[in-house]
Order: sequence, then C-alpha cells, then structure tokens
Amino acid sequence: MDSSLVKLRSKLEIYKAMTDGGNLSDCPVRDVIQGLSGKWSSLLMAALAEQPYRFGELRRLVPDISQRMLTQTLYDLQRDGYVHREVFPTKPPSVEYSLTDLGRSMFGALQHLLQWAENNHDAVRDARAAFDAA
Amino acid sequence: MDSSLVKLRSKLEIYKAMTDGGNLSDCPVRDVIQGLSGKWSSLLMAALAEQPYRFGELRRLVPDISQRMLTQTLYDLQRDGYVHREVFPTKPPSVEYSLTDLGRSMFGALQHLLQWAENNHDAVRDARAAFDAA
DNA sequence: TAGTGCTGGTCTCTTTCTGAGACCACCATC
DNA sequence: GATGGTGGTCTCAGAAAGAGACCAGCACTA
Repeated sequence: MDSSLVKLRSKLEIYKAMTDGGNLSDCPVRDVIQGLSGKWSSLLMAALAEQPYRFGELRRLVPDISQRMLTQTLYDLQRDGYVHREVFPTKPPSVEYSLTDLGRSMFGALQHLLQWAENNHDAVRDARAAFDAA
Repeated sequence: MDSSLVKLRSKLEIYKAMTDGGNLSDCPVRDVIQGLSGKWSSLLMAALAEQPYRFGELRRLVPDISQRMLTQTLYDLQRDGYVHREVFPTKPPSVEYSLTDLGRSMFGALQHLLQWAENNHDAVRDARAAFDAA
C-alpha cells in the first residue's frame, strides 16, 4: 500500500519547503497551511464542496458555529481565493457562497486528510484513552 | 486530471461524516481534524517524518516556536498517538521524539495537502493580493 | 399603519489560546 | 565554584474565539 521510497523523497522536500531558510514566518507553505488550519475552515470547505450554500443555510447546517466566526471564516476563505461570494439583489438581498476552481483543487488535497480522519478516528480515540489512563 | 464522479461521492460522505447528526461537537472526524489544526502540528509532523529528533534539536530546527508551544504540541501529538516519546538515561537525560505507525499513516494523508500548498502558494498569494486591492 | 419575520451581517463582552521569557534541577566540565 | 547544556514548567500579556445583543431593509399580516 505504501511506495515508501517515493514518499520519503516528498517528505524531505516538504519539510524543506516548510522550513525554507531565512524568513521562516514568511514561508509560503506555512502561510497557506495557516489559512486552512482554522477551526471551521475544513468543515465549511467540505460543505461547499457538496454544493453552493447561502449564509443562513450554512448557519443552520452548522449550528454550533457563531455567526461571527461564520462571517470571518468565509471572508478568509474568500480572500485566499477558495470561495466565491455572490450577492443576489432579491428583496432581502441574499448571498451565495461557492467554491472556486482553486478551492475545488485545494479540497481535492484536503480530502485525503478528511478521509483518513474518518477511517482512523477510532485508532486516535483509543490512543488518547490509553494515554490518559497511564 | 479529475475523476469528478468518484470525488463527488467522497465529498458527500465526508461532509456527512463531519456533520454526523446529533452530537456535532463530538463528531469523530472533526475531533481528529481539530488535533491537527494547531499552528505547529503539521510543521512538527513534517520534521519528524524526516527523522526522529530530540527536544533541543526541534527547538533549534524551528527557531520561531516558543518552548512552551513545542512542549504542548508534542504532548498533544503524543496523546493522539502520532508521536512516540522516549527518554534516554544519559547524564543529562535526553528525550527523543519519533513518529509512530499511526503518525506515519496520518502524515501520508497530510502530505497531499502540504504538497498542494507548495505547488499552489503563488495562486493563493495572487488571490490574496487581488482581494486586498479591491 | 404598526407589528413580525427573514435577509446577512456588525459590535461588545467574556473566555480561551498563544507567545515571550524568566525560572528550575540535574550533572559535567572548566 | 562558575558555566553550560539537558528538557522542561510558571507567570503574565496580548491575540483570537465564542455568545449573544443589535441593526437596516423590505414583505407580509393584522
């Protein structure tokens, strides 16, 4: 299942890319990852990957996000080019959020991690329980 | 490049897994992702994927992490079963951190995202610049 | 014509999380 | 005895996140 040699090569490159001598804090890889590491980013990406949603729909879909964080996370995702925001001039103006091509591309990569989490969450839970017991 | 039908199916499943009716905050997928979404988790995983390191080595390797956050992030990664911590009874006791099998497995999935970030950071940077200009 | 509700937000307040750096015990070496 | 390297912990200030009140605009209803 693992082509370890290929993976090892990538690991070294990725680590290098994340360390990127000199301006550590300006490292582009870390900069991109940072934008995705918010508490709600991946969840909203997963929702919007399914279909476009309006603000209120997202709010009802994810009841435990505060309105403030929903606004802000969508703003950040839009700023990074993953999400498109379109305002429709209906009587109460409605706003629709959808993934851009860049967003869909990014989600393709993020997906592997989400899938792994789904497949292995019991292993993590067990590890956590064993650790806390000791 | 995209096998869209397959991906669409996964998307729906992943979103479902992240929403997981009822106990939203106890959703296992979100629980796992949460542990990985810290500022330093992915960077330390990338470092340890290359080779095992000792505490002080990691500190020197990532100069802009505070000692406190290094301790805490390693503790969290260890608790979730990704990292193994071994104390050697040398004269000043030394501590070595390495990836577990679970950690290597997880990094295999995380890797896709890091690779994407490396390949596309200029697109994100451009999107950000365009957004800020408007 | 006033009340109610739906739209997508913003503002303020409180609590939690991070970051910077002082401090610590231990031992070896100088 | 002083100094440095080991892997941490503790305290305190600043940044970020969560809860929830509030807002303008228009439609529908009474």
